[in-house]
Amino acid sequence: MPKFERVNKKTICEQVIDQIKNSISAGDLTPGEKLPSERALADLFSVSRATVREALRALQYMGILEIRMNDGAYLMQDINLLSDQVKTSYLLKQFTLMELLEARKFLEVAIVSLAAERASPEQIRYLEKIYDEEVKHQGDRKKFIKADVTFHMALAEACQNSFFRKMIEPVRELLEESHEGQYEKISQIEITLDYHGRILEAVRRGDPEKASGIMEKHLENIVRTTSEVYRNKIARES
Amino acid sequence: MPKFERVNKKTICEQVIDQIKNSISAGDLTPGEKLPSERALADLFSVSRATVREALRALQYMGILEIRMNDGAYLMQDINLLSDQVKTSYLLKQFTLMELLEARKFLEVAIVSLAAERASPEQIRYLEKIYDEEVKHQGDRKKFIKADVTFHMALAEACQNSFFRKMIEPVRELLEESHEGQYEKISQIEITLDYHGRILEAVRRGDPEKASGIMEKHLENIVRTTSEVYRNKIARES
DNA sequence: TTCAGTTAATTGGTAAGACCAATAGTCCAG
DNA sequence: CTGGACTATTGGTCTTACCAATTAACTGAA
Repeated sequence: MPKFERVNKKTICEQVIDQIKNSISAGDLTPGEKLPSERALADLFSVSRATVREALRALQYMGILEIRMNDGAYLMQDINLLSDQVKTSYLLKQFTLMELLEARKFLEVAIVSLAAERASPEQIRYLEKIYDEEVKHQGDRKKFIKADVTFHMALAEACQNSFFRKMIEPVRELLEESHEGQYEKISQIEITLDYHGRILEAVRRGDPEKASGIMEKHLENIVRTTSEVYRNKIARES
Repeated sequence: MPKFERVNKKTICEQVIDQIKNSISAGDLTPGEKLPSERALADLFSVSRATVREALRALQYMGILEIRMNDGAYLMQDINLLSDQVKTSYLLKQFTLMELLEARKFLEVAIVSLAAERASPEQIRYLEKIYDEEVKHQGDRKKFIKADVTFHMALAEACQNSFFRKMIEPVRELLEESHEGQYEKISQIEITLDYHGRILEAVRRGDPEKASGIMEKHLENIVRTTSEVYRNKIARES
């Protein structure tokens, strides 16, 4: 009995997509590079322009290409396929805000734990620099929030795990708006500053348990104040 | 000075995509439902078929639609936008196998911790059932592996956090092939069985710390044996 | 020479029409 | 009741055409 395989039913469009993807992972296409025009690609692949367009459109919505009108298609500089999809998932109500908050807690705890283990001296210096900026801007809510975000991002960088780095990004962005009122009270800034200082210290000493313990409390504090702000807002409005 | 807004530069195709997405999150389209044909949609939206096709193609590659040739477009039953993108990310070398292994460890630990806190009696009964199957099939490697996967999936279900549930799925699938030789030695099955038994016990008792501690050791054991198998395979081949 | 204004070429976005291949359903002959 | 032929429908693909925006080249006046 000969072994038959399921015949290859790949559409032309899919084959084009695969070829482009392969070019990327093979490094033939470098980030930021401009692809040939649709008409040129159609010639190269010997397919119609419509087919090329479908492939490009697909890659665009996967977050791999950026297509600029009347210009051309560019390979994304920083591909984060996860980011858009997490956001779309949220919009499609695939998970709730509470679940996202919970996920953020675990992710950040994991990240800081790894960061404490393996942050490079350079990365620690960077964290210190961000922390100094937070201190400097504690009077300016807007600037402080920006530094706050940067601090957490720097930790994600320092954990040296791309998966976590790419995962936390959309989670944070989705939660950002719900954290809007977080620093309504100026005292909350001081509290955050205190947490960040202790986290930095634990990372500097290379103490994962300590770092993750503080981070956990930090995030629980955020959840608490955020929900308080919400309750107050609702109370005011009613 | 009148307040002017940035003009809407959305392409027609994007507007079509948005409308379909909104229909989904509004619940007008239910999972598994069949969409009108491309030609019908083109009429409904008053756009060309090419435009509709691009929109559908985009939604397909986002994992929202399943398009069956010569049949129609169906709304995905179980939308896991993350799954495909995580896999594509891996193919594009966005992160390494080691990073994935690490991510899996943290995810599974988080999951089991939550599961221990909040698994319903029904979910615990299901876990027990799976565990029994594992015991029953410990002589049959293939069946055991299947039950093994099911056990971890059941834990993800029991943690009652959709984000984690959707996140762990592609990670596990990507790692599956690298775990292929994991149960080469039959003794490894017994070890896994022991871990699972203790995890189940901790979950049943509602002890998150205990459960996550055992899970951590379990996964470290997996990493160790998997890499041993790899070393042996390489040694044999050379 | 310099620079504003015009022109032509190129690019992505859209439309319309056509044909193919696969599928599902219908209907008829056996 | 079965098997095959016929037909309508669907997605997949191609071709041609035009639009709008952008860019680069060109042109003519100061």
